[in-house]
Amino acid sequence: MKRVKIKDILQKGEPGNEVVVKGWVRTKRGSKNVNFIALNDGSIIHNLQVVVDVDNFDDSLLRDINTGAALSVSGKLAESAGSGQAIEMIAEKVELLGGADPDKFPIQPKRHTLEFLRENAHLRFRTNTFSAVFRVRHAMAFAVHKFFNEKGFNYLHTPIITASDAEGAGQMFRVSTLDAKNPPLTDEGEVDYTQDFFGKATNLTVSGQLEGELGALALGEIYTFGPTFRAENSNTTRHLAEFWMIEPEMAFYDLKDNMDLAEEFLKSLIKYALDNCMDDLQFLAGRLKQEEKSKPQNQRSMDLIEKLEFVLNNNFIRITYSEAIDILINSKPYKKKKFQFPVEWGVDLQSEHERYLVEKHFNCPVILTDYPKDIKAFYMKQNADGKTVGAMDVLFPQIGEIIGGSQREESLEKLETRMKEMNVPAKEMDWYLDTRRFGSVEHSGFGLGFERLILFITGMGNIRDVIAFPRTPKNAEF
RNA sequence: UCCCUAGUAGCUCAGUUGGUUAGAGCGGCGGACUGUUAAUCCGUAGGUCGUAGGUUCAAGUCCUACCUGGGGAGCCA
Repeated sequence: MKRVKIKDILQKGEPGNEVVVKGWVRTKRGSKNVNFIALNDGSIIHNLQVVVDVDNFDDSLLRDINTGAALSVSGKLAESAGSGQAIEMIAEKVELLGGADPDKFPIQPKRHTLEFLRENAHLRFRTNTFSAVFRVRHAMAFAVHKFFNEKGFNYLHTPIITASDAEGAGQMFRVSTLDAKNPPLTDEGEVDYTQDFFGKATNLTVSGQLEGELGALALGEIYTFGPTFRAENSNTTRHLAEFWMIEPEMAFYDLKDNMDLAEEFLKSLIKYALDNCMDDLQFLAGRLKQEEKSKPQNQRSMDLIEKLEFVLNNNFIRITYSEAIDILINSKPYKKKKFQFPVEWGVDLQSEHERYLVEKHFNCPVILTDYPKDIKAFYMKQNADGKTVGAMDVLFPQIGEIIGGSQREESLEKLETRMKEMNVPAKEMDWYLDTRRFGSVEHSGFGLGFERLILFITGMGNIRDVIAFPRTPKNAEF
């Protein structure tokens, strides 16, 4: 008999069907005559209730059916006599595929903290919460490709190993095959990277953008979706040393087109989750509600599904950096001196300011544009005012910056001037500047932190809980 | 990296102004129970109190350093 997934049984199974299921035991309970096994195979958040008539099975077999054990069960589907489920399975043959010693298996049928499960990241997929998170994560990855594919974008694989250190997006991880203890040295006593594997110093990528621009200025629209590495000593709930980023780059797009795309993209992802992951989202919403109960009233957030629907159904607020500064200066917390950091035109906004705008003033996702040029990267489009650049940051409640992007400067002259001012080595970037030398056109792009998106969709609070095996300072387990 | 905070049973925690033998709930194990829903009821085992020093007649409790976790900040996606 062919194995049937529990998802199919729960959605399409008919009483009387003979089936085989394979999965892992979540709990076993029951009385002298009958046992109930909640079996889960990862295909859906719900368990299949397997009913075991104790008289028909070996005592020792039943004893070994503990939480975490893997079983193959064949039997007949039946309408459930209990009230918790519509359909269940009457076991005829039970095979223990792999036991799980209850003294040693750490995931027991009780509430565990996320911190404990994080330390057991290799087993946390076995829990409802994490199986839901990772099914949603998969669905979102698929939805990213679906969105861009339907729009005619090309998925471009930009390099993971790169020699360019030009974007200044953060500290980089060195990639080298030199002997760390005893590297070859130059006459000046510096490490001689000409003898290294690539003949020069190389690092893990912090962004595929620059290479992405090269693709966009020929293919029209491209996007990247791959791992990204930042060797920053960041210890927060929103940062990882290894994370996944999506970076679309589009020729002939100005800043407004860029914003339109970012908003449409985020909404299409949210819609995909609502349309395809409702079971998991409902579970996660319930989990969140439970967690929120312990918080003071004023810190509680909206129901997860309501929040997703709210973002889907409302336009993002679009304001300039300068307008944001005005709003902040006229705000209550500013007047009462509640902000810790100063607010004046020219400073970068702190997260307390962003949170005020998004969570208090507008209570809605916000796109901030046209930042002062001195706090943004060299490649951004210089505005006519001479002071600002065509940057855009999409700010989400709780998460903060979920997207950062800009229109790119297409004028060779302006770009070279800016690079000189900001000490970006133009010589090493000659390949990048060639796009401005030959057939340069206006173009734009942005970067979306994939894990930050998953935080928002799942309502999880810590970025380490939405990636399978988080890499953070002092942590590269598993 | 900075600030705050925590580390006691497998897990979640309690442990009074320092004072005999360190507790509970959950989980585990044994038993009971005619269909249970994280079942219920009875019983039972389980601890180098994060590590290393120090103060003291006496340290889970006080002090110092380190390690690890959590929250916040910075950096950013």
